Amino acid sequence: MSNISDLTTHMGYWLRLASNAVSQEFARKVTAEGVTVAEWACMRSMYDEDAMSPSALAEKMGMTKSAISKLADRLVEKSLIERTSNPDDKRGQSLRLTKEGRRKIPRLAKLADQNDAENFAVLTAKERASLDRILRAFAERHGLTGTPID
Amino acid sequence: MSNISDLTTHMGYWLRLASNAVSQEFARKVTAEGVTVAEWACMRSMYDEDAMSPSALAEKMGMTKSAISKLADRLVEKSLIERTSNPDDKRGQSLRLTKEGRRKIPRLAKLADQNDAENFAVLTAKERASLDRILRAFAERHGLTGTPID
DNA sequence: TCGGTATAGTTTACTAGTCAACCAAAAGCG
DNA sequence: CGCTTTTGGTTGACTAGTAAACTATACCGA
Repeated sequence: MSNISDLTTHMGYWLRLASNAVSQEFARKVTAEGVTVAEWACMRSMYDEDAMSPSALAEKMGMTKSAISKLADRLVEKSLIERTSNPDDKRGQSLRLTKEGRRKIPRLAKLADQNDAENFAVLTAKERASLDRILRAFAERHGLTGTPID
Repeated sequence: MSNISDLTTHMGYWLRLASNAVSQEFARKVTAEGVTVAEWACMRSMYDEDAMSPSALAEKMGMTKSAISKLADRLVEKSLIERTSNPDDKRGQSLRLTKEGRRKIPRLAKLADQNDAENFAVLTAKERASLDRILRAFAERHGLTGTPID
């Protein structure tokens, strides 16, 4: 036995392994609906608002404004959101879901629900409750926020 | 309140949030030592072997051989591993850590240990034990394997 | 009111992976 | 033996993010 600890002795390893499995499966599901995970997260972030500025979105999603700029391009290209320039501040712009984008959301949300349910079905109800509690505590005590994409 | 569930109601969300926090912090640490997380994982995977073929490595790390090809390029460039072509099968090659690569490992392993300890210090011993148990159960019941990088 | 600073968003260069097409060598087989 | 298939690895096109440089507009203070 070497004095160098194995990768698998780290909790971070198992956390990442599980997280990747869930995310990859979700990516597969939404791909079938023609959007990426980041695109879904973006759409979902906008759902409760009428319109949002790119920078507000960047803040909310924990991405750089550069990433949002490109993400918005793709969503506009797919006619899921629209970009309008702000009349009273010519620098700014407003992003809002199109009718089609808004229409797509319930279906995607259902996939998200399904994905969670399916993936965590291997755990007992007790384990799930415990995991949920611990992960939330972890996030809270670390002051974590934002939407994790990558 | 909308009928569309919030992202944060999903366990997958919290899992990803936590996983990203741990990984990003680790990335920061190893960057200071001049390697990326993938490079570290690769080196660690080779540590217990004398030599490995790229395809064996790809299998072990759960990456495509294309990715390994490029990853190996970078590590050779940094003189952390060396590539030798196999005399009895001219297609194959052997990858092995260089002396320098091998020398670097204990330091990186210490960073990995530290990172885990630091990040999960916000949890109580009981919570940590519970989390560990649940995550391992999750992985096992899903038949997960490989080294998660991204 | 003009000049510097701050803010909003885009662009460019780079990173690091995938997938698919490819090339070379080895193995299997009629 | 020689032809087809399989295997090992590389390459090229693409994806999706970051960081830093840049552009344009707005704001603020002497």
